[in-house]
Amino acid sequence: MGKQETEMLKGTLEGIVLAILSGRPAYGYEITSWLRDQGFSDIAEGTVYALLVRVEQRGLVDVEKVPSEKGPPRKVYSLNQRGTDQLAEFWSSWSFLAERIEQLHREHADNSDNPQEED
Amino acid sequence: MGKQETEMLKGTLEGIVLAILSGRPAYGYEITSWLRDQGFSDIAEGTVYALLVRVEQRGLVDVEKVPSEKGPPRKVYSLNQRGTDQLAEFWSSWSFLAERIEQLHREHADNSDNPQEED
DNA sequence: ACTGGTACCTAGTGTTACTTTGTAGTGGTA
DNA sequence: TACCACTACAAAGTAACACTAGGTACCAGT
Repeated sequence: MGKQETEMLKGTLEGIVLAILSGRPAYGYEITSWLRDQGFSDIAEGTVYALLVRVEQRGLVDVEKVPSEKGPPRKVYSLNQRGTDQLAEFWSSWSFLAERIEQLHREHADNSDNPQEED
Repeated sequence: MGKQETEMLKGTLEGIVLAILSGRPAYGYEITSWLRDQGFSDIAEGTVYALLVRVEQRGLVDVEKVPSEKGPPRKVYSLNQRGTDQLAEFWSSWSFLAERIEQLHREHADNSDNPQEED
């Protein structure tokens, strides 16, 4: 995977995971699989677990241990009120950034090898 | 500014600056001012200069010293071919990420189309 | 001479994603 | 029983990058 995507995930991956959890509770292994399914093919397992530890310590999620037939008990995470607030902040920040970047994209869509002055 | 936006800038700020330079050549102080003008009000000067050093060392920009009447000579940066290629990669990575995040945003604004998979 | 604005530079810090490795439980197979 | 594959989580160390907090240098107005 390019360094580019790696760096871009910083700050957004947490929001992505919170957004997933806002849909329904999930556990680490499941989230990793889902992300890989969605195109984040090279996401590292350790990355997701570390992130879940962070959001748990910051009190954004509630945790429940659920026994599994196929291995050790799962730690099922669900978004609580603080997590929901944090997710709202994430969307706010994201929208701000995305708007400005999309605007740049539109402005410079054509002149990548034929620079022209704009007002 | 929140930690959120700071982390979100990682990996994207470089693309933003390259996009600015694809419009026209510019120098560090000017880029900083422009960014602050565009809503990145708390962007640090040092951040921009460090970024410009990095992209220069990676050969993405050409540099020209231009005397200024009002201070030390300006280092005017312009995007070269490698920078243009890098910018194209940035847009590719950005689009990939933005699409997936926007999809998550839509799904959970709606809350009727959750990812579904159980053991 | 002093202050403020312009313009650039650098060392050190904190956060985060990645890599690697380790720990455990369950079920299947020889 | 012993071993292996898969599931599930955890921790130590690394790299990248935005930020903080300074510094240098040049000029104009007071």
